[in-house]
Amino acid sequence: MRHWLMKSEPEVFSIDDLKENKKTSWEGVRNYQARNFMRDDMQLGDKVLYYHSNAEPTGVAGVAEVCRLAYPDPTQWDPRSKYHDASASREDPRWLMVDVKFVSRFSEVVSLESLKANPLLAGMPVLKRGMRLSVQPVSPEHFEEVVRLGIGGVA
DNA sequence: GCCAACGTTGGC
DNA sequence: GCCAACGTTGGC
Repeated sequence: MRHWLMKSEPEVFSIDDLKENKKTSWEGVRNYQARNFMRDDMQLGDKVLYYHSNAEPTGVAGVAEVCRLAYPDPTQWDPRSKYHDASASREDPRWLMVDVKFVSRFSEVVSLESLKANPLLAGMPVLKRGMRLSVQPVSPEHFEEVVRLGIGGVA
């Protein structure tokens, strides 16, 4: 099993939204590297750190789990969608998405600041300057440490 | 709102 | 195939 980090702006779709809806389709990925991770490497049951970007605070808000393998993202064909891609054809879909389901919500977001301050998390991709990938792999060790921090925050 | 970092596009 | 221009991401 692999581990991942996926970014979402909580104003768009937060960990609370995921908790309420139980699951969601991860639409709107329009980056080839992120798509390829979903297409080639994600497996059912893979655990995901749910990361809030452009947030206060920014950081990991909980855990999700991959519950459907990569399949075509229909928003690529929808002219009204902000994710519309006029060059994507029905026959050869360019963009894919997975479904993820809610696993847990941390009582407090494990902030980016606290991630940076933790020596055990040195080298974690999300901490790299300029790292914009919205789907990124996480080592099992880093994953467990972030979960430990998140669970540790439970009152 | 600013802007650094990065990916993509398109002219050549 | 190079690379400047442009658009987007995302922390601050």
